[in-house]
Amino acid sequence: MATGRTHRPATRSRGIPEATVARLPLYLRALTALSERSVPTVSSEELAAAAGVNSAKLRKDFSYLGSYGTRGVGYDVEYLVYQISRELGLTQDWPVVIVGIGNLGAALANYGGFASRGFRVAALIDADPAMAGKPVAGIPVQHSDDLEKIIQDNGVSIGVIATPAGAAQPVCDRLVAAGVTSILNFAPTVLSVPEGVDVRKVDLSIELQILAFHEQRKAGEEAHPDGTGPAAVTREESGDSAESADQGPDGDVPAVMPA
Amino acid sequence: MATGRTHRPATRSRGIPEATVARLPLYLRALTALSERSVPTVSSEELAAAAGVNSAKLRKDFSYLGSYGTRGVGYDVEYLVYQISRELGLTQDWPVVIVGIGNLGAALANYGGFASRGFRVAALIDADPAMAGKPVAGIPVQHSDDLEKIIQDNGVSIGVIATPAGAAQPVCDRLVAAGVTSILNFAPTVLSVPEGVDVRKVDLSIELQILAFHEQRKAGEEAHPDGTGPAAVTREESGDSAESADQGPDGDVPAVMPA
DNA sequence: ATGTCTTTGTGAACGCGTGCACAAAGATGG
DNA sequence: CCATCTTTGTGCACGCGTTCACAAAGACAT
Repeated sequence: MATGRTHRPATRSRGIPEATVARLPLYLRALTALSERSVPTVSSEELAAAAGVNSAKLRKDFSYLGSYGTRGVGYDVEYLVYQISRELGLTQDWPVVIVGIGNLGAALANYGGFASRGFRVAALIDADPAMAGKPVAGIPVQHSDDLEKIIQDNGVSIGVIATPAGAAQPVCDRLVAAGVTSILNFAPTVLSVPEGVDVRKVDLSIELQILAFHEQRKAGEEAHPDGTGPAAVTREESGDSAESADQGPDGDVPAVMPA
Repeated sequence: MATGRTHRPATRSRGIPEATVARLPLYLRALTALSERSVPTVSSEELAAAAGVNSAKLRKDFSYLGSYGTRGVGYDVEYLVYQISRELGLTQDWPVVIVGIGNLGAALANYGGFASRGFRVAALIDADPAMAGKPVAGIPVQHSDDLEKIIQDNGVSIGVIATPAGAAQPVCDRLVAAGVTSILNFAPTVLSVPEGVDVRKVDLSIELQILAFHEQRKAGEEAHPDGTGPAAVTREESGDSAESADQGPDGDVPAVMPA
């Protein structure tokens, strides 16, 4: 091992900043909408408004891709759609597997946004033998015993994990061992993966908690400047009917609170 | 990354950086797990590892909340769970409505991570009359005609939008008009909201596209746009050293095995 | 009580992302 | 062909977030 030389979280690729990459899909969606309306060109100002960003930021983002605009006119919509699609790798077909066909997995399988963007659900995988063969979104669920074979037969490099938290890491390990190098994780767990494997996390609960923070702030400052906040009590569980063996991808239970 | 989030220059934030707020739920989850194992105290190093972050970052994050640690020992798990919960506003009950009970909406309704974090699904709302009354996750779906009444009767301030893209903005407008001030948007649309309303966006397709970008990089970027598929790797990363001043000095590509 | 050892809390440096402001580039009209 | 007008592309400055590195604080052993 060298010193700290090449110790990089594999986040930056070539010269395109990660923040820019994260916005490219946003631009692409806005451009696609324009394309469908047969709009030939668009200015950075208009496109930025459609994408919900600053126009200067948009121009700078595009400058990382190259100079695809015409000064005095704007950007050619079709050309830009193509360039961004190519940059994002959407001009090729990406077979994807979804592991864990619970409520969320089924929702993902049915999600139309995948197919329309170059992603193809190659297989649905679940550990429950009762699910095997049952069609979800028109695709028969396969048992996780065949995970490795499915990955290899289909040349899958992107995997989606929608399992309960406890199963996520083992599934992840098997996916990686089978050749998957990009993982979209919906399970509320920190996955550890070897170098070179990308993991993106989507956590519904976390998003809500962030909203709650801001919400509390808003409520607190207009109502009670008093430090305690608005009625900091009542944490009733009411989990009466929710006794279900809900394999909502969450392994946690309510926090215990002292005082 | 909220979309419509106005970047108001601090003032209200009580000093807690947004990036820190976004990590608090992560810490909370790790701490909850420790709490369940009856671990009394934890060091910043251990907790950081469990949460998947840097220990210095974690300590700095906690420093914004106050000095809850003991030097030489670490942090009291229970106490920290309580402090973070309180800071995030999870010590109170947050009624939430989910609008759009399709596959995704149903998945969200069944998601266990909500109830365990102080969130309570107060109502499920759908525009389809055929859905009305039908129970999802034990909760009867209500028609969107009653949206305003539902919001007001339940004192809902957080709404989740899981509708098709076309319906998102109208639904958003109605939610906001009825008093909702925080929105979690799953529809692939840029929502425009008035000042003071927080919007967070979760877009499954965008996440996959970002993964595809990195995946393409890993696989060898010069692939022809005609979609020859991710065949064998063609290493073309050659001219990417620290030559050009404009491009990032990052020329290293993790030695990834091509499957 | 005193010294040692562990771990926190934070000052400071650094790098990334953002937004301003403007010059360059090209279209458009006379 | 020249003047003017529009819009891009970008140099620069600023602020936020991350990380390092270390002094301060407290526990613990003797």
